[in-house]
Amino acid sequence: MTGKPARAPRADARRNRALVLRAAAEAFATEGLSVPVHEIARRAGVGTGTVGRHFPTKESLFAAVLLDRMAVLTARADALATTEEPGAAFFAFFAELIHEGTDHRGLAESLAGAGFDIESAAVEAGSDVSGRLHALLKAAQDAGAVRDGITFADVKALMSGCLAREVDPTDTGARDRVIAVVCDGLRAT
Amino acid sequence: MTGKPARAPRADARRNRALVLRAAAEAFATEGLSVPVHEIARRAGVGTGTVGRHFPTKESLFAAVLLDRMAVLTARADALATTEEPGAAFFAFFAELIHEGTDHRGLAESLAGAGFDIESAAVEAGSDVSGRLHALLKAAQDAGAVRDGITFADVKALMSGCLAREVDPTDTGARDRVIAVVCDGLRAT
DNA sequence: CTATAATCGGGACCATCGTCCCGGATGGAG
DNA sequence: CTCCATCCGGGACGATGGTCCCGATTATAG
Repeated sequence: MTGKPARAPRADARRNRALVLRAAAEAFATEGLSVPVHEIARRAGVGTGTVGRHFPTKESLFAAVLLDRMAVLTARADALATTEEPGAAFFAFFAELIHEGTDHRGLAESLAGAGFDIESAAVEAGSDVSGRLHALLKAAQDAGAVRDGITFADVKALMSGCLAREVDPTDTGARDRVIAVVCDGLRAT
Repeated sequence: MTGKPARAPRADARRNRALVLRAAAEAFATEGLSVPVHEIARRAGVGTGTVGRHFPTKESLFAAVLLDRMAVLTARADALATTEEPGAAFFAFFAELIHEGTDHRGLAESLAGAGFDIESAAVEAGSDVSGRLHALLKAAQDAGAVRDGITFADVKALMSGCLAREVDPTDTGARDRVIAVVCDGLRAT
């Protein structure tokens, strides 16, 4: 009933798709979401049209870049949920998300709510990083490890603070210092 | 030696300058730094050229909008520095900056490091909000009210978290909750 | 009142960027 | 080897937005 045999793509198409994906991953990571599509095409060594054919919009390209990384993160969240105390699991996953975003400006901007909506990419991927963090937060609060009253929106805001450009990348430990402040603040009084 | 008598500006020029300044203040506050200059001109009821003549660049317009508000804030910081304990003064000024930014998206974006550099506006104004916050931080740390190791950059990052769009504006107390988390985390252990 | 210089309005101009299109090239089935 | 569906390159197009220019207007000195 699909009506589509879905013939296998040509070899050069697959190759170029991979080239674009790698170039985009690196460009989004280092330059952030504002990197022009033309620039990604240039870095990949292909034409602009090639990028647009494989990924109709810039957002779909970003979603594709995040897809595999997101799967790893949700798996990590699930592992922490079963092996750690609720509080420890939440704080560990929170810190891991920050470190992930530190190495990937595009992801950081997306987590911080600037640019694309990370939720839409998550839904496409079937793996919802935000959902896992939300669940871990709830569990940690039920266990009394995180103060009551804190909402998921509060946590996302604090996360964006930890990911802010202000945190000096040359200052080893700066990121961990900020994470420590937020986590200590989140603990129940 | 100036060679310029600097004749007083015409009445309509002064009037239009004030109109632009008021429209810009409101537009930057509600829409953020991304509001188009054309839109500010429209709201002020003047032509685009009129805006550009009084304020050659968008950034200079923003600096002018902030000028008076910044003076109020630095004065407030100086008052707190003399009437309060070092720790209390720092935390109070920190919270006031957040609340100020809550009512002014443009200021929030600027404090968060997105868009224009607030320092340049400060230098022009001769009143350095960042400098006061830095000084209060130092004093609070010397008094043992804020944990050691925290840098000014760390504080700016945490501030941007409190100002994040994620904080639900319809949730009364959400902002204060986030501020409380950060301030508790900053206190010496 | 008149002359003149300051000011006004808003459209022109330029740069940026996402998306789309089309003439040419090519992979791969037969 | 041949042929054509698929894919490629990169320029065109449209939208957005900051800055600048020029003909028309108006405040104000004398």
